[in-house]
Amino acid sequence: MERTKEQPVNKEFTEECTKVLNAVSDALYAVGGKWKLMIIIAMARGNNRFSELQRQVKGISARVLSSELKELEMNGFIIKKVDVGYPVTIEYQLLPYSHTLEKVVTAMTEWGIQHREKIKSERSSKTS
Amino acid sequence: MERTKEQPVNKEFTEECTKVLNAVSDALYAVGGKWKLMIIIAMARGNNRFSELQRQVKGISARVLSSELKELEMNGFIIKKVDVGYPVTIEYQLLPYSHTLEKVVTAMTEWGIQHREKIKSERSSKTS
DNA sequence: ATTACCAGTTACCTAAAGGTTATTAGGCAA
DNA sequence: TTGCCTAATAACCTTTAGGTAACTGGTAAT
Repeated sequence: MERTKEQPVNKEFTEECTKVLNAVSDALYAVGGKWKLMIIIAMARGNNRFSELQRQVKGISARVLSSELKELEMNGFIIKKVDVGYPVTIEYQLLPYSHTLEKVVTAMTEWGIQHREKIKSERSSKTS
Repeated sequence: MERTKEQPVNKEFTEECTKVLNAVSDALYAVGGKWKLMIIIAMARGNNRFSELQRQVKGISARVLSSELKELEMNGFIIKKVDVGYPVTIEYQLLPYSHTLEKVVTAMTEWGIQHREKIKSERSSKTS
C-alpha cells in the first residue's frame, strides 16, 4: 500500500516562511533574552540612572544590569553620558534607534496583558 | 556642597512603567526563548508535521523540537492530532490562541528585517 | 566614626537551554 | 536482508544566562 505523502508546502510559502523566520531570529538575537527590552522600556519612561533602573526593573542584579547596558551601548540602542561635574553623574540615554522597537513593545505589552487575563480566568474556572 | 538629586520619576509614569514591564515579562515567559515563536510561524504556514518543522526551522534538533511542541501543547497554542489510519500520521495544528500572536510576529518580523538592513549598511560603510 | 548612596566590578556558582548520539518501533523500498 | 523514513525518547554533555555575594572608591549625611 502506498504511503500517504506529506503534501508538500508550496515554494512561495516556504520562502516567505524562511524570510519571516530569519527576521524573527535576527530580532531575537538583538533584543531577545530576559532583560534588554525591559531596560529599554524603563529608560523610555525616564529611568536613566543605574540605580533607578535597578529599582524599576524588578529582579535584575547589578552584575546583569551592568553587562546588559554595555551590550545595549555596543549595539547602538543607548549611550552612556558621564557628566564630569561635581559630583560625577552617569546617565544612560536612549538613542533614536531604540524607538524603532516601539511597535514590538506595544504588541508584546498588549499580548502579555491579554495572556495574563486568560491564565487568570483559566485558573479560576479549574475544578481540581 | 549639595548632591545633585535624581529628579524623581513621577508616580503615574512609574506605575505605567511597571504595568508594561509586567506584561512584557509575562509575554517573554510564555513565548520567549529561541524557538516557540519560530515554530508557531512555521506552523501558520502549513508545516504541520514533525519532520517538516525540523526542515523549516533551521537549526532545531529533534530533542528540542519535541520538547517545545509539548510545551506549546500544554500552554494551549497547538494540539497534536494522531491519525491512527495506515500509516499512522501525526499532525500538529495551531489552535486559535496562536493567532493572537499575529501582531507580535508582524512587529518582530518588520523590526528584524529593518535591523538586518541596518547592520548590513553599517558593515559595508566600515573602514577597518 | 559610622552608615548609606552611587555605579559599578570580580569571582564564583547554579540552572536552564540546547546539542549530540544512539535507540526505539512499524513499515516500506531495493 | 539491509537500510531508510517518521516521530520521537534517553542518556549524556556543553554552553550560556543569570544569580549571589563581596568588594571598591568616591561622596554625603548623621
